[in-house]
Amino acid sequence: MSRRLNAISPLKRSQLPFDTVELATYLIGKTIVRVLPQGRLSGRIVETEAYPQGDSSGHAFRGQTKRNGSLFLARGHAYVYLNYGLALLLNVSSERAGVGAGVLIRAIEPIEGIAEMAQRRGTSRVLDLTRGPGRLTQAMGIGIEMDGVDLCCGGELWLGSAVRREGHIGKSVRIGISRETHQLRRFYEQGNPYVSGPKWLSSSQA
DNA sequence: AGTGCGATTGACT
DNA sequence: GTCAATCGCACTA
Repeated sequence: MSRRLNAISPLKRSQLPFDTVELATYLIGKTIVRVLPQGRLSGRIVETEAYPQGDSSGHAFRGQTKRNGSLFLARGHAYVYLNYGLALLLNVSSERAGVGAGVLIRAIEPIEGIAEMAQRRGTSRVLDLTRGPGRLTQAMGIGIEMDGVDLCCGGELWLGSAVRREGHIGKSVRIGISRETHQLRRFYEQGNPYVSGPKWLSSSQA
């Protein structure tokens, strides 16, 4: 019997957990789909980080601003921002509308459109296409104009169902932050080669 | 109005 | 392993 990937269908908002940490773990193994004129790009989420309300490393900690407004939308909206002046990072808003919190998507495993991703990334190394938060947005053609889009309505960018069962989910401290550094709010699929960060960080903790 | 500093990446020793 | 690039935003005055 040959195994076949399940078809990807859009997630409904009602399926998404409200809680930020729950959403971060729920999204592991789910998919992101980018619809372009020339075809479809998709990937399987293998690494996330939770930035709940009250977390001083979260962008919404000091209240709503022009940049972080999307974090205050109902769960399931995109928050896209420019980091370090060069990388665009994608988050999924969490909690109820009016609460500023979200989940950073740190890495995906490419499924559809690998050639297109390679062209956008300027490399043919498949492992370098979507491993890291700034790389995956470049590979998927996610621009700053996608800030605020609803990821639950099957438009140009949406969250989709899992194509296969996820492996064990590990957790660790988050990468690249200088506050709340002890919080275990990073989640990843153990053993997946597309998970970013140093290997020792994603080795064993559960 | 000026300054400091990031939820990173890619190039280089 | 180290390190510079690069720019929008938050914070100070």
